[in-house]
Amino acid sequence: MVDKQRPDKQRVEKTRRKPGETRDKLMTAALELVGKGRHFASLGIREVTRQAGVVPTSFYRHFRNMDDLGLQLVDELGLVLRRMMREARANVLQADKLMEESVGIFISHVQANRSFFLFMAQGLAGESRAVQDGIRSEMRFFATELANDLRRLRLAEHLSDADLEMTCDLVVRSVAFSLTDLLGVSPEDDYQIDQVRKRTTRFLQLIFVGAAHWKSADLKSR
Amino acid sequence: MVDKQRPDKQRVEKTRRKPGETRDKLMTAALELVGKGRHFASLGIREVTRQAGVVPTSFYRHFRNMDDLGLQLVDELGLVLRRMMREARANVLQADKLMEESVGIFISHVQANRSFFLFMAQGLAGESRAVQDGIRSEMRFFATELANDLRRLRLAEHLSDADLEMTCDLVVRSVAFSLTDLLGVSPEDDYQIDQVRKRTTRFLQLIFVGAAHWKSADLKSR
DNA sequence: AAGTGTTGTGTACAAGTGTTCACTAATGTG
DNA sequence: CACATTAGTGAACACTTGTACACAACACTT
Repeated sequence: MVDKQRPDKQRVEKTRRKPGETRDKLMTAALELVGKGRHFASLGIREVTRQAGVVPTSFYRHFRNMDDLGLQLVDELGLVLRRMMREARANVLQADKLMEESVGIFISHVQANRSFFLFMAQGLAGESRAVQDGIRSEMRFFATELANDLRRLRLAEHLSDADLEMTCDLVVRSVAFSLTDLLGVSPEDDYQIDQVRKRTTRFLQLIFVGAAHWKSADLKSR
Repeated sequence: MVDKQRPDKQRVEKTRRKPGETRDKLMTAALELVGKGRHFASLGIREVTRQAGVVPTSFYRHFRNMDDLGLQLVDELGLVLRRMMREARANVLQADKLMEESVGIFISHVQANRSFFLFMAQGLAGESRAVQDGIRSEMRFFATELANDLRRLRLAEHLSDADLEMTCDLVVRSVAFSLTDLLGVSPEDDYQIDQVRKRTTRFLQLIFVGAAHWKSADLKSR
């Protein structure tokens, strides 16, 4: 039971020495387990180290506990989101297809980093408070960046800063919720995925129609 | 489930015999733990029975495993939601205050059933697939009921059924997301709670402004 | 070349885990 | 009333869990 896995040849030499090797292995292992349907909150140290092919004690060389590992995962999640944003900025050319293309990019990134987004969706509610706040702050950052882009593209000239920020906040939330739809269907179910894509796009369109008529329409109700 | 625990006198006699006594105690115990910050996915049978003041074996008299308990909690959650809907229907009189009042009712119900909604927010992403689907279907039901109400109140006459349904779906999602905001702040922090209330209300207003101008504005982009 | 900190390993242990089993008391049905 | 059913109990099982400790191999500086 101890060395169930060790099909290697010369791994038998006790220790290996790549820089953050084991650390990455542990984080990846946690993500793998999440990807397999486990909930992050239910993962244990031993379980993760087992999945990573590492002895339990090694865990403590890199993390204090599972929450700590979760926090570091949030940081990496931030990188993934920034990559996504960069790609969106580079690829969305005409304004009229802005939403379709953005949603498309989002969906393909989710597919490419399924476990990561699974972890994000899980962390949003529950889990350690720190992880929760981390994810929330990533979303805020995303929303303000989106607002900046819309300003830059002159697509929201009639909105006050506060109203624009609110709109973007709502956009990000809607997309984040679609995330849970997307993660609920199998990655091969192209039909369902397309349904999510269409629905999300229409949500965004509805929101922007609302934004376009915002000031003019409702001002009375505070 | 109603009266959480029973500081009774003559409990010392071995066994008691109320109908679903222990079953309710177990469900309540799970909710209590969730309310204390634990994540449902990380709860164990022994932990729950301990909190309920019951011997571990009793658990199996009522549930096959924790997922089963979760499923039954979803059912009760449905009742809570329906109560909320009924109250909203009874109390929302004038259409112009519709959103403020609805959001208010929502928030007060969340405060009154904090653990329940905590469980719901957690179950939305992650957890057993069955629980996830259950919650999702509760939300769908909620959305269609909302659509019916809006039809009945003649507040959405210019929208097609499909568009109305989409709008209500978006509304429910936005409110559900606000749920996680609300659960993130302490129940005594009235200022923050009011912030959430205002933000959520404005989200809904924005959505309905969009819905009001929907057909006319965007039809081309299918 | 020697020393120093870092990372990984093996062993160990006390607690906690899910589940089974045989038991007992209360309840509802005949 | 008798009796089958149900809902509770305690002891026992085979594991798994988090964490501690002492040690070994490597990567750095000196």
